[in-house]
Amino acid sequence: MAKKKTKERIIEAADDLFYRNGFEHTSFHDIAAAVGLSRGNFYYHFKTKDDILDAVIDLRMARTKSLLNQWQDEGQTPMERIGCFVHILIVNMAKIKLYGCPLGTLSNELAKLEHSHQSRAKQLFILFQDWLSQQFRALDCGEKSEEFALHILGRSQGAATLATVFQDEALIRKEVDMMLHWAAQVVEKTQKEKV
Amino acid sequence: MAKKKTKERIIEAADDLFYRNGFEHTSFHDIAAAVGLSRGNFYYHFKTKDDILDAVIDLRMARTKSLLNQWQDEGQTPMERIGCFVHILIVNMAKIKLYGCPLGTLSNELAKLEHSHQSRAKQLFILFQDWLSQQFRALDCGEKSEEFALHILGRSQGAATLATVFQDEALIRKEVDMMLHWAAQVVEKTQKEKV
DNA sequence: GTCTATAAAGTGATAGAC
DNA sequence: GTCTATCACTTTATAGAC
Repeated sequence: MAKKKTKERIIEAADDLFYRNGFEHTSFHDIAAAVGLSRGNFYYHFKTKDDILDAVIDLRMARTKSLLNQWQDEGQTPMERIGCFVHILIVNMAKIKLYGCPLGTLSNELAKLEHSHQSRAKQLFILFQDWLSQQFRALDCGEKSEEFALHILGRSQGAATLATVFQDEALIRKEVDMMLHWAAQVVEKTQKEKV
Repeated sequence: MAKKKTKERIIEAADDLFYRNGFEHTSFHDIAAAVGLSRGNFYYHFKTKDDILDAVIDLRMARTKSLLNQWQDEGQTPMERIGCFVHILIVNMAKIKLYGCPLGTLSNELAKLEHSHQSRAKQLFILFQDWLSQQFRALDCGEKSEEFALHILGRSQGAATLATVFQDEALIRKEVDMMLHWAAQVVEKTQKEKV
């Protein structure tokens, strides 16, 4: 594998710092220090802080797409794939307890800053929503698939906030179970109504 | 009514700005300008930014307690009172779409700042949790009351984040209906099990 | 209680040497 | 591509006059 380009290393460091410390709280100095660069050199790669945010969102979009493709192969059934999504709460529990959901906390921060990139952050949500819709559609949920997908997204966001506030792993596991139970129940009910 | 003290006006302005623009993004200058004071005078009332945050959380605690007492009188039955809580999503919809939930977004921001006041922000959640627990307990939910309360809290947080990201009022109304439906269902089920 | 002035540090951003 | 030096600005915070 070739050595990683400086630009790539900057983006990955910024992604990590934006998540852990927040976008505004992260300074050029912080990112430069994390990569081991001077601030001056930094400006060779990115002209403004918003440019870095742009690149970080691009990175997150690409990683999300790759993750969704992975789940698409991993899960044998659509319901198992929905399970893959819900289980990120458990897989990433340690980080979520400390820093919340990367999508939700970024969107909330950008909203308060009235930042122009809010719509780009929303696109990350839509990637998940479309993929979840696709799973529900495969389970014969038809036109209700989109709203089911949004509901699961919302429940995950709520569980992530609870995790950060209450630091209670058992609570999150319970929320995960309830989400999966809800999905199974609602799919079954929708399928019955069709017959 | 007596003229409001300067200190009180500062706290209320800070509360509003912390909510709308975030804690870190709000400077002493912003608060001073909102109240119509000089920055110098500001330091007569508060020595550090954390002192202001402390006072703002005190204010939110007091306002929350007063709101819960109001709901306690307003709702005829415990289930109606739970309805009062869930309906803040609709009552405060316009603000939530722009700035999210005041509790959740503050907790998420303080987490990323590794701020010492995280535990104080959690206390705000616990006020709601205890009050909701009390309602479920009055509905004979016994030892399950606490987890029911936490679940409703989590769902509200998730719905608030969805509101900010998707700006879709119909979606939030649907989430509110689903929450109330869930509460009614779970209370009925718990009561049946008792018999 | 309120103000101005100012310190001390940090911010995003630029220019230019190597 | 990487560096140092520097600019203009903002931040929290203090001192002292009125």
